[in-house]
Amino acid sequence: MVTIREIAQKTGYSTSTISRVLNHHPYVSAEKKAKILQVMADLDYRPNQLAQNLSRGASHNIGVIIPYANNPFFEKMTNGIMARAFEFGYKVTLLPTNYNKQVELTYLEEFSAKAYDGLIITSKSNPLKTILTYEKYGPLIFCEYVPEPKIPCAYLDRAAALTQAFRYFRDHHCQQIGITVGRNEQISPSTELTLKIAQQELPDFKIANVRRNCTTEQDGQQAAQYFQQQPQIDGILTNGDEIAAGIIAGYHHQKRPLIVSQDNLLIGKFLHFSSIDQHPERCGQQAFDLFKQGRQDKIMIPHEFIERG
Amino acid sequence: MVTIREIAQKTGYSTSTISRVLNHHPYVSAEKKAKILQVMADLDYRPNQLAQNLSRGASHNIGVIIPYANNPFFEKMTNGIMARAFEFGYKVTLLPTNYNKQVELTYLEEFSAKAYDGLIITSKSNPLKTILTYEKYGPLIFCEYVPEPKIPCAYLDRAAALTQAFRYFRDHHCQQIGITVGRNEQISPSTELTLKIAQQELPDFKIANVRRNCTTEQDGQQAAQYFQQQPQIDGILTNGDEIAAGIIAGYHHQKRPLIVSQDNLLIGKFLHFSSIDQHPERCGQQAFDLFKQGRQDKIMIPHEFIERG
DNA sequence: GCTTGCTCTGGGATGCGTTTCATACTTTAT
DNA sequence: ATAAAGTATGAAACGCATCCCAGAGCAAGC
Repeated sequence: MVTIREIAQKTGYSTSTISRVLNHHPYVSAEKKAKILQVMADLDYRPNQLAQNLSRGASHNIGVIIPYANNPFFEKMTNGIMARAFEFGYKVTLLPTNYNKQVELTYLEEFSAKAYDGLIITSKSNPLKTILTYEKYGPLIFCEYVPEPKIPCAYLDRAAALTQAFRYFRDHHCQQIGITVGRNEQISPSTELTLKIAQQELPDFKIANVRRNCTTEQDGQQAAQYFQQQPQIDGILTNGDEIAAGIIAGYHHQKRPLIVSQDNLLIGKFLHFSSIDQHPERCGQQAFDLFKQGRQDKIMIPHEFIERG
Repeated sequence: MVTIREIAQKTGYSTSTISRVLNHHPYVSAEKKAKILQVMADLDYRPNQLAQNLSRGASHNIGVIIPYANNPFFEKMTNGIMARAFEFGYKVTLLPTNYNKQVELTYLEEFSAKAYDGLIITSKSNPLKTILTYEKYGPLIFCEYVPEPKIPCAYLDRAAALTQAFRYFRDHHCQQIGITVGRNEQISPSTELTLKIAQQELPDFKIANVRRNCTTEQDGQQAAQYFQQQPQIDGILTNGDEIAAGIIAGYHHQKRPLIVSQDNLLIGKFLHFSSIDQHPERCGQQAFDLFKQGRQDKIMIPHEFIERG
């Protein structure tokens, strides 16, 4: 590997001067600059990024904690982050946790070891308090609302979105509403919020109408089986378009309930169900901007209700 | 930041010994090891990864060149890579090119500057020859077939898949076949192959039946408009499920042609069109394994034909 | 008793840019 | 003419962990 010292030797100048050329510092005579660039080209020199990273104490690399890599919602979110990161020359490392606390801690440890210049957390597995102990190592940005002041976050107005969904059912005179939610283990903040709003908005909310642990189309089909046992269910809020599709498949040719989903993928258009688009890609973009600009704001991303069917 | 030197100072041992503990080298007395670990814990020490990277000359980070981040095919592929990378403690950096040669060169330059321990190229923008000049800087692994010996690649048997698709049309007595393909600018190897196989397999292949530059559902709809002007077209091969969906939407309530698509997403199941699943996620996994094991093999991933409708 | 071979430890070089500080030469301002 | 400000350059320290090499202590083998 050609090093800066070799360039110094061949040109007869010091490493400082070479470094100055490399970093476009002023105060290098045009003549020397030209010669140095020439020698660099001749020797096919490229600065070792690992050395630069150490020297600068930064790597231009940000980590993005996500639960699953193959989930449309988080894919959209990471696409938003990546689009912005690309513009500013940052590298993005995706860090999937599968909602495993230990795995998430590993990533946080890497962060504290300077592996990432910043960490965007799209969905957390450990308690907020635990995660915030890592704030001293660098900027943490959340993609969900965190009450702590001074902690930047770009968040979806889930409460408003859910409220609108439930009112939509009410306005369409639905009797009872089935609800599917994701991971079961520890009740997630997202699930918690869903149930809270449901209780507020639905006159006779029944916990029995909540189907947990739904993440795939299969789960949706099974949920449909379950919901069909209670024929008074004529409205279903799902936690994703794939689940919604599964439900429709599960209802087969029965008259199916009114469905509101939450991803707004293409399939919703074809299967004619309504969907809440929370614009996760915008959320990701904003999160990156918060990082880049070092702001500590809290930014709300408005949702969009796509009515269909 | 606590450094290894501080630990050395506090414990009274040398940095060598601290480093040995850090790296689980043998030949450290149990007593010293215990004390060192104790002091490390007390001072909340964590080894600086940037320093480790420089020192080791590697970063446990691999780059993955993809054309688009938001494309189901490449998302599956990167998911395969990430799944394996995760197992082995590698970080994955996604490098989207949008098929921009210059952007791809930037990534290759970063690679030559040691930013990545290896580079997986899922789809290339520059000529193979250009890319291979970077092979001297570290392992390059391709996710498409490259004829060069000693260059590892995990590739999809696209020729076989396409052949099967065209024979499927023939077996169903299709008169004429419409074809949609992706990027137009430079004819891509993928498009080239599609046309080549079409010529081989279709008795009266017409170049006019090829619709270029299709990447979105919208494009599919427009393609449908176009194909409808030639009513003898009763079979369509699309380059993705979203395009297939668009075509179905575009044909509206007309009797639609037989459709074979190439992603096997959920939507194909609901819109009842056939799809070739090329298992890009397996391809990604294999590509990572090739990198990890330093093998130079060429691995073919068999496709699967999902017949529907 | 002496060689051979482990086990254990530290000094110091190494990886490779970046940056501070000191120095010296020019200009410009007064 | 002289202080002040700007331009140009190099020596050397710095960032932080890794690792080669030398050397010491100690046990087994002949």
